[in-house]
Amino acid sequence: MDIELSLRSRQILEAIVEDYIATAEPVGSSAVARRHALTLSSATVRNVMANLEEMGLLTSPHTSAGRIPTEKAYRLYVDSLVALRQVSREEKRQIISHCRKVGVGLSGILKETSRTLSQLSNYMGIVIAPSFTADVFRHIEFIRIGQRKILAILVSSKGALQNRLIETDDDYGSEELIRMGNYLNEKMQGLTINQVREQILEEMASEKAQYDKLLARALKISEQAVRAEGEEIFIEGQARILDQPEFSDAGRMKEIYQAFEQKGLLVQLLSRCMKADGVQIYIGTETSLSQSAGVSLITSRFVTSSNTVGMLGVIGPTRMGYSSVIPIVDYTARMVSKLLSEV
Amino acid sequence: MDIELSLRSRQILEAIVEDYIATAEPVGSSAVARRHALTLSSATVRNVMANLEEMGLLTSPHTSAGRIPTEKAYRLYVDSLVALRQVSREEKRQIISHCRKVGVGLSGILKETSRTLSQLSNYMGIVIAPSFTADVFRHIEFIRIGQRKILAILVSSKGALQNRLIETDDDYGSEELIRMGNYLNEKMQGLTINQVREQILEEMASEKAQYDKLLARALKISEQAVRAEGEEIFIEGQARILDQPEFSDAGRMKEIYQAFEQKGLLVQLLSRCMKADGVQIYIGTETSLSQSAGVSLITSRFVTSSNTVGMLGVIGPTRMGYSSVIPIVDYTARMVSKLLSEV
DNA sequence: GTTAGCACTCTAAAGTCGTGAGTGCTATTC
DNA sequence: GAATAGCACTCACGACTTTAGAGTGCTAAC
Repeated sequence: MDIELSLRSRQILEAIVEDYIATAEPVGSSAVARRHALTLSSATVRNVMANLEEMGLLTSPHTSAGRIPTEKAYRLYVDSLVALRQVSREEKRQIISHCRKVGVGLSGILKETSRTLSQLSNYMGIVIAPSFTADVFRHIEFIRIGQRKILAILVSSKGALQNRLIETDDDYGSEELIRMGNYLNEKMQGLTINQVREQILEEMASEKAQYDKLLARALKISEQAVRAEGEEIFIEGQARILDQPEFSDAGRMKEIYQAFEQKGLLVQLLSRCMKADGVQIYIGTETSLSQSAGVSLITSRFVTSSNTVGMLGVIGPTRMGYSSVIPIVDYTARMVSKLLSEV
Repeated sequence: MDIELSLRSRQILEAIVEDYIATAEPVGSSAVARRHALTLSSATVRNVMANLEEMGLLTSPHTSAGRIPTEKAYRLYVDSLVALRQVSREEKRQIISHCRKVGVGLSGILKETSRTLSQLSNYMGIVIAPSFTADVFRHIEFIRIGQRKILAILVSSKGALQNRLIETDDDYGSEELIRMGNYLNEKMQGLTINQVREQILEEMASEKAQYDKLLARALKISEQAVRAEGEEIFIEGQARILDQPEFSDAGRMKEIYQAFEQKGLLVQLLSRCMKADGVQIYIGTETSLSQSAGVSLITSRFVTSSNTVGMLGVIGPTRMGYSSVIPIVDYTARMVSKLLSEV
C-alpha cells in the first residue's frame, strides 16, 4: 500500500484535500504553505507535492494551476480521518426533532429522515426502507375479512411482520384459507421469503397446478402475499446538488439524475452497504454509479424493531465534507434505529 | 380580448410559435416568410410582427434578433389549436402496453404511467394518486385481527374503499370496536372524510374526552383510521428536462427542482385541475409554480372504479410541443381510467 | 534538506474587430 | 392604401489577440 508517507507528506496531503473540499479550486503550493501553519516554504511544499503527484494522489488540471486530490487521496484522507467533527448540539436537536415528526407510518418517517439528512449535510439524503424478502420465512396466515378480501400476515424468522391486503377475483372460504396457510407453512420452512416466492412461481407453472384447480387457486393468492414490494427509496434534496460548482453544467448533472432514475442501480449498490455494520464510505468510482460522475456516498445501516435492515446515507460530490457528514450519517442511523425499535 | 386578429396575423403568429417550439431560437421575419408558404415578403411579415409585438404577443430579446412568443401568444395558440395531432398507433401501443405492465398495486400502475408519459412526451411525467379524503364519509368498520392489530375499513359515499391496518398500544375487544364503529357511523354522516377527521380531533381536545377514558380510546383509533395518507405523487423523467436548451444553465434548473421538492405547491396546483373535466393547460405563470421558471403543465383527470379522482399530466417548458402532448395526455388519462375501472 | 530566485507555462479575463442576421423606415409599385 | 423593395442601422456572437497572474520546475545557495 501507499501508506509509505512521511508525517509531513500526510499533513500536506490532508491540507490540500481540506482546502480543495472547502473551495473546489485547485490548490497551489503557496496556499498550502500559508494556511498550513507548519513553517515551510512554498518551494519545499512544491517538492512534496511533486512526490504526491507521482504516487497518484494528486493531479493538476494543467501546468499552471494548483493540484487536485485524486480518489486515492480522498480514500487515504477518509481512512486516516481521526478527528471527526462531533455532531453539534444543534444538529442533534434537529435530527431528533425531525425524527419525532413521525410521518404517516414507516414511509413517512423515512422520507422525513431523508429530508433531514439532506438539510444537515447540504447534499442529497437517501434512505432505503428495510427489506423483508431476504429474511427467512417462518409463518404465514390468511384471514378472510370480507367478500373477496383476504388479509395475509407474513412472519419472518427475525420476527418481522408484514401485512398485506389481497383483493381476489372470486371468493375463498375460511377453511380453504387455513388449509392454504398450513400447506405453505409446512412446505416452505427454512427458505427466505424470496425463495418462497420463486418456489411458488415454479409450482404455478408445473403440470400439477394445471389440473388441480384448488392448488392453482391457493398458489395464486400465496404468490400475491409474498410478492416483493418494490424497494422503497427516498431521495431528497436533489436540488441541493446544483449548489456544487462541479455540477453546474448540464451534461454532468444529467448523468447523475439519470443514474438515479434507474433506481435499480442504486438498490444494487446499496444492498452491498447493508451487509456490513457501521458507516460505510464509497468514493467516486467505488460507487460504481457512473464512472465519470464523481459522486461519493456515505451510508449506514439502521434496524427496525423486527430486526429488518434498512439503509440511509448521503450522496454528494467526491469533494464532500466527509468529516462533518460522516458523524451526521452515523448519528442519524442510530437515532432512526432507536426510534424504530421503540415503536 | 385580443382575438381582434386578422386571419393573416393569426397564421403568422402560429407559424412563429411553431417555429420557436421546434427550434428554441428567436424567429425572424424572413424565416417566417420562407417557411410559411404564403407568398408574402419578409417586409410585410415584419409589419405584422411589429403589430403583434405591440399587442404583447411577441418580444425580442434584443434589437437584432428574431422574436419570441409571449405566454399570451402560447395561450392564444393553444386555444385556437384545431388540428391536434392524433395519437399515433405506435404511441397507443406503448401506452396500452405500459398500462398492462401492472405494477404492484395502484402505486405501481401510477408510477409506470408517469414514466410512460415522460417517455412519450420527452418531458416530465406526473401523476397524482386519487385522493380519498375529499369524498363524503359513509361507513367505517373496525375488525380485530390480532392482538393489538385492528383493520379499519372506510367506505366513501362514492363506494371507494380504504383499508388501513392499525397497530395499537393496548388491546381492544371486538365488542368495543363494534361500538366504536356504530358511534362514528351515526355521528359523522354527511361529512367529508376530511371533516370527519377534524371533528374527531376536536373531540379529542374537548373536556369530555379528558374524563371519559373509553371515549378517548375510541377517538384515538378512529383518528388513525381516517388520517390522510400523504398525497402520493409520481414524477418521472426529471433528467429529460435537461435536454431542453432553455434549462441548460444551473440557476433555472435549480428553481424548477426546488419547486418540485415542495410537493405541497404541486398538490395545490393540481387539485385545481381535478375540479374540471378534460385536458387542462397551464402556461408559464398560470401554473403559479415559480414566476420565472417558464414551465407549462398539461393535465387531465382520471377516475378509478370507486369514482375517486386522480390527476396525470406532463410538465415541460413553456415552449412545449402542445399539439402532440395534449392528445397523449388525453389518451393516457382515458386509458388509465379504463384500466382502473376494469380492475 | 531547505530555501530563494528566476525563467517558463498556461489559463482566464479583457479587449478588438468583422460578420451577418434582423430590424425599422422610406420610397416605390400595383 | 396595402404590399414590397431597398437601405442604413443595430447588436449579439465568434474569432482573434493581449495581458495579468498564478503556479510550476529547476538551479544555485544556505
